[in-house]
Amino acid sequence: MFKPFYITTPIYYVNARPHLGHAYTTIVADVARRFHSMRGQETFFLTGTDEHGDKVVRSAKKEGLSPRTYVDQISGLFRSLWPELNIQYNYFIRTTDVSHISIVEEIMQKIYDAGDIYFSEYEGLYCFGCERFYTARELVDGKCPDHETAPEIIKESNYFFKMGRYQNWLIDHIKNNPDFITPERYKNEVLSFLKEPLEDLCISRPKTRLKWGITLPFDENYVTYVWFDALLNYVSALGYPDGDLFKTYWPNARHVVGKDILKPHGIYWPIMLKAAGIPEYQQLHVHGYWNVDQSKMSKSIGNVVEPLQLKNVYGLDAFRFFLMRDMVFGLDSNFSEAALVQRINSDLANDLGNLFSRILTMAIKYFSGVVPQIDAKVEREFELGLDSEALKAITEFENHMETFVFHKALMAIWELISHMNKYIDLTTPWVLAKKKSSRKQLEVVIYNLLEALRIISGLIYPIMPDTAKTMQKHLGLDPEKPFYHLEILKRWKSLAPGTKLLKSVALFPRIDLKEDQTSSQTKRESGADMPAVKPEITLDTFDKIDLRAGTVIHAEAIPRAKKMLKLEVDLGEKKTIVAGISGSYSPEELVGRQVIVVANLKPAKLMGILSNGMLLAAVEGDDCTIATLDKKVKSGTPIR
RNA sequence: GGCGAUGUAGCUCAGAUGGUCAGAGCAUACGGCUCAUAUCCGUAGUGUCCGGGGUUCAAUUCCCUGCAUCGCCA
Repeated sequence: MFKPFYITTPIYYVNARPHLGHAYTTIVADVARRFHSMRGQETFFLTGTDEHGDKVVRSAKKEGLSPRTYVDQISGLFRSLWPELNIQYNYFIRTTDVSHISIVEEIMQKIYDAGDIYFSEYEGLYCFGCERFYTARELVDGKCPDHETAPEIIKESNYFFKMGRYQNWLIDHIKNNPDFITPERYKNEVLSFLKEPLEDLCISRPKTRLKWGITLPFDENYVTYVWFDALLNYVSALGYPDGDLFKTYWPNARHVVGKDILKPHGIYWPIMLKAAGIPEYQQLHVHGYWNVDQSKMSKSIGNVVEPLQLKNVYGLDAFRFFLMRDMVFGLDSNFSEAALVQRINSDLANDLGNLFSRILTMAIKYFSGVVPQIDAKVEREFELGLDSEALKAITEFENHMETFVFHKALMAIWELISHMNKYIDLTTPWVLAKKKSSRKQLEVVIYNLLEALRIISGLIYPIMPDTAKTMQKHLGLDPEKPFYHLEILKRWKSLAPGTKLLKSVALFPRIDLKEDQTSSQTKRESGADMPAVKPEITLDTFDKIDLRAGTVIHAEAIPRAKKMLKLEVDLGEKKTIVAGISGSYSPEELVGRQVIVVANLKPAKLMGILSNGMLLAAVEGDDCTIATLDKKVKSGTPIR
């Protein structure tokens, strides 16, 4: 029996919207959680948002909102994203939760009473964007390297946490528990950092400078510094110290984090736990970055792949599969649409999808869609080791999933898929089907293949839960049952003869790129984000387009149309134009503005309204910016 | 500036205490099958294993050095 399993993501800082990096971390946690439920383990999955600090106050102010309203909004974005990615968390914590705050106070008081927190004066160069002090040498031209603004000199008294006291203890702990921080490269990184003496950690901010935080229990003039408040979420969410959840799950706690927050999780957090007299977490799993178009994914760089967008285009399960299959956990990876499409076509459509389809079709054709009964003697002759291949795949899968080596876990499944394709080739069921005398052999072959499909559907469950269920359904099984339990998967010949199968479906349609492919190819080669320039045209061709200056005289949203606005535009004569820009503009802000209109575009009915033209706009993904004129001209003026 | 990692087929990456260690997947070419989502199976390649120097009977693998990329620290 395995212990109950507790997995966490970091609580995400709410000064930015969710991006691919957040999605990856959270999907990893979801996959791990689902894997452990395959072993019949009880699981608890925690995620949430980190909502205090200066940056939040600033972001809120920029949007003209109170911090409270602002954090509610962004936190809501995260919370509503996860179900869309089929992520099943048990609890969503917010550092502004009352229950969290009271536990932070309790633990801080405990550490303070133990004498590990002291009061001291500090002067330094402070960057408000980074919420941290800088040493003079760290600055570039006297400016913060991230924000390119000059830091301010701030002198203040603060509370400090004596980390150095626990340094040697931590080194020993890491050495005695080789799996405490994985993969190994990150353990080494932490150890090498610990070779230098640890500085004490500043854990407070005076309220004169920052009010948006948790008040220190031992000094009401101060609030906690972001990390101290944030890290404690992992125990406060379980109802430390007496909650049943805490007792059940904390002994097997695993944290998933990106390498950017290795230090807080690999150093501050274990020391905080030690100082508070709380047992250590079990394991820290550190992953790398997804690089998108060469530059990194980052909260502050704004170069962000909308995870939602790609999962909508190519399907959620394919998206989850790609993230888990293409990244070696711990290392950086490159994210590109072309790589995603290649994975989908070769691994999902050609291998898995096609295999599923060919087996089901044969079963339906040869056995009227009923799982055949098999003859034991013929079975031995025609099994060809498929059962042991399946068992091998399960074993390897289990080992790799346990250690977060997801890409190898998936490779083990795909090796079985490849064996099944070879098995079909060797046994040639379509030949067996032609003769009555080989009926028994055919039964064995098809039965074995269906059985192997059952196993595959269970193994892909943590990564592609929806596809797993679809496969179960078509195999005549109940997708709501825990079909993915490893114990059931290991039981070869579980599929009962007589089970009614469903007609096959294309699990993953092939994606044909054609011209699209070339444009995205050029995109990558030129290094820029832009689509390739279209083929050359002559001036004559251009002259056929009648562009006019127009003035928007009325604008309204179209009910039930997500992006569409209905505009009345004055082009000398009044025209109705439907434009897909409501994601970027409200109707009110458009009225009175001058726009550039394609005046001779063939009218088209959009959302039931006849549109007599098109606005010019720069389009960046979902966002667009309308083209306007430098100064006001008469409505209807031609443009060339 | 210090420490560390990485540099292997067109692409993404495996690899060995120095001697079948030059590999896999994808992409490419050719052959086969027809149950299948033009899918599957088989065959075939190409590589100064980043450059230079050294140790050795033998180095892609060890040492030194240079270059490039990346990370951590100051």
